[in-house]
Amino acid sequence: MAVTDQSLTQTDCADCPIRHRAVCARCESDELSRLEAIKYYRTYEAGQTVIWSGDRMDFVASVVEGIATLSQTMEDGRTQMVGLLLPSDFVGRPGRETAAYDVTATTSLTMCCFRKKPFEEMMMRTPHIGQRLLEMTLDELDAAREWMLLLGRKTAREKIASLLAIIARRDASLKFAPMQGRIVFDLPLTREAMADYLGLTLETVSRQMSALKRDGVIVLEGKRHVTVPDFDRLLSETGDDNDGGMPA
Amino acid sequence: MAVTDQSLTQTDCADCPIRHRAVCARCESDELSRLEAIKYYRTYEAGQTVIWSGDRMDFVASVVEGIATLSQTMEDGRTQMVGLLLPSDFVGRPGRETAAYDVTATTSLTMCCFRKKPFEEMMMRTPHIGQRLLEMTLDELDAAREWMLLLGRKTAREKIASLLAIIARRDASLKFAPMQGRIVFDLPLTREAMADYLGLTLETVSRQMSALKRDGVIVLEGKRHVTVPDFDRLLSETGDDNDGGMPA
DNA sequence: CGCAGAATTGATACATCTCAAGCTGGGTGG
DNA sequence: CCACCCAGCTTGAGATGTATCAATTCTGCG
Repeated sequence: MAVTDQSLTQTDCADCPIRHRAVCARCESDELSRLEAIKYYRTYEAGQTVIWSGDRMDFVASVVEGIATLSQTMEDGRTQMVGLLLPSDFVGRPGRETAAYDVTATTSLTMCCFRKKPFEEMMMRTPHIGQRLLEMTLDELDAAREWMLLLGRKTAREKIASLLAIIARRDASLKFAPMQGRIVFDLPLTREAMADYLGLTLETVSRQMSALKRDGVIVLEGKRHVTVPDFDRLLSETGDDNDGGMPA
Repeated sequence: MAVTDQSLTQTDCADCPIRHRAVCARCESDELSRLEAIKYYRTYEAGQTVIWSGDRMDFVASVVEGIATLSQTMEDGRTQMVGLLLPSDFVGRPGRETAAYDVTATTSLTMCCFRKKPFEEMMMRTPHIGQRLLEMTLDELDAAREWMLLLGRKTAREKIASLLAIIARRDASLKFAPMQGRIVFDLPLTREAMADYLGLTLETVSRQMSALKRDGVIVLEGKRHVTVPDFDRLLSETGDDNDGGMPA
């Protein structure tokens, strides 16, 4: 919760918490030091807008700490989240002048930024960066397609269960906790942000959270602290294949 | 309509219709000839399944001619299309063993295939391929995010109008026709495929097509041949920003 | 304490789904 | 050459899930 001074100032890449997962993951130490020379940190408070869609964007960045969202808004105000950015995720597109989406910090946020020009030049000379970026982009594309199934075909209850499962998984992977039985985590999103993620209204999100609580699938303490007594039970509510076992 | 012998047999890369847009777009002639050595063509009939999700996939490929779809199916049969593959689009993921989605030919289809192993080896030695693949993947990710807005927030009528606009644009770009005024094209998708694309039922697709027809936004001859008398009118039905003009 | 933002809950409206019946056009076999 | 058939499509009537509008109720915080 507390933002340390560390996270507000330049950190040595060697000590970076996302060193092995971010766009720089495959860099050798000499490549890393060249990156180190052009990087700078920026921080944002919860709720702050990092950039508006259509604005000129002269940097790209990695999320170091905190959570941000990508979203699109229609003229009449309908908005759809199209990306959830967690530590190590990459923001911005090399070769693009303006932001294609609104980027918003949902928690306090630290990003490791590179001005676009120098970064693009480094990409040309450092295949490791482009390779890693390709890998990350393919992963994001897979996630986007999973998300499309959710948006197009799942019921409200399945959508909520799926989102909780996604967050639980991510949280467990940070804590190296096993993904079964009892799981405990904090929701990093407001009901409204959940609604924008899921293509629902905030009222429907609230109702379905209450329903899952009533049915014992989850236990809530306060609005944000979630306990999942039985993760498999939660999975069975997502509508996804959850037997997984039995190879043919 | 008629599939020529040409398209069923090996074609010289220099004569390839997707030469300048596919994953090989940036290759120099020596790189191209190495690709040429490992490529082979495969063709499928309309309706045929190219590969099932979960099946072993030992090749990657470019669509040369025709249209294919990527889709996901839930246990109970609900299906969502997650990709529409047009000529020059790339299928498969380097480094992945099994297919993540069902791939289906919706028209007769010709693909230019590479066995995965040799292709991956070439990617290591040929930065141009990885660079182009990154670019294409980023484009697909943008398209997926546009699609997410459609799935999550648009009405049935807006969804249909958006799909028609997408197909009209693609068609016009192939014919170098201007994107305004009267547009004519053929729908390459059945009502059911449209429904799977849009996260609707086929009945709703049919009703909204009828409504757009009744309102004069489109004219139908038969079920597949579409005339759009006024493209701007169609755009205004998509819910997207359509003034576009006025830079601030 | 009391306010403001966040969340819950209720009543009702409405868009889309579901189930069901019929239509259409092109191919086929008698 | 006609009758039939079938997949693809349209249309209708009613059910249902989610949105909308409107009160409350929480919760953290100045």
